[in-house]
Amino acid sequence: METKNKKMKMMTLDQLKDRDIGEIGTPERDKYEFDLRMELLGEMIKSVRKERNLTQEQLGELIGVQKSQISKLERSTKNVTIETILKVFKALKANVKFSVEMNELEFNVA
Amino acid sequence: METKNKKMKMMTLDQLKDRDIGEIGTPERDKYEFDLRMELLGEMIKSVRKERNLTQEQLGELIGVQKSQISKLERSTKNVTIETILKVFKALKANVKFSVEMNELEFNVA
DNA sequence: TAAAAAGTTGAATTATATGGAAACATTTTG
DNA sequence: CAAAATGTTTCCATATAATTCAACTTTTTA
Repeated sequence: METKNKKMKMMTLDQLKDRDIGEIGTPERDKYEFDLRMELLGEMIKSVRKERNLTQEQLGELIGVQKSQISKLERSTKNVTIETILKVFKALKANVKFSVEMNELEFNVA
Repeated sequence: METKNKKMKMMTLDQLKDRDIGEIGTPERDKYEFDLRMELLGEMIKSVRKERNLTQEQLGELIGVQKSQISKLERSTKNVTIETILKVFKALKANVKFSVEMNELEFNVA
């Protein structure tokens, strides 16, 4: 598990994508693009939570929600609100960065 | 307007934050952290849309929503869903990157 | 291997994001 | 300045994200 985690951390998202849903350009890839993001977001939360040595219940307490909610955030393929993401990572003392890239320009929204 | 846009693009978010809501550590800053993010997200959308020379109505057509919806996304202080963000920037042919940073480690969710 | 701890799931509820329509306001342009 | 274009706001409906509770499953540990 530890090994698996470490490996994941070292993989770029593109590598994950290639592994999990096929090369760029295939219809499958486009279709699951968003689900993948959500999946990864869940994985991220779980990863960081583990890193902090917290149980879902403890993380829940930090935020003020039940453990079941954390579980859902970690494994759901559903859509999520920015507010929720920020709330969770703030509790985990992790920084969320957000950037929009267009051509050569890149604006960062941290 | 052109000048204003260019200037904004050149500013980092931290600069924007400092200018708009005060230095790090002040309660005001923490309090408006999320609102600010949303505000900036709106500004991003507007910026990129302008860059593409689209009206709100045109962008709306690309996505399949009314111009009023675009207006709301651009100027709302409200919360937004990941799906919505992706949808908008995809229409704008811009790339959204998402990353979570914790200590020295950084995982990218692109 | 049994008990405890941690995580998952489903059903139900509440809160709120998405969205349309239309009236209004602001900006642009001829 | 008047008309046209663009953007904003409000009211409203609908969809769905956030959340709880409790039962259930899986994992850990003594």
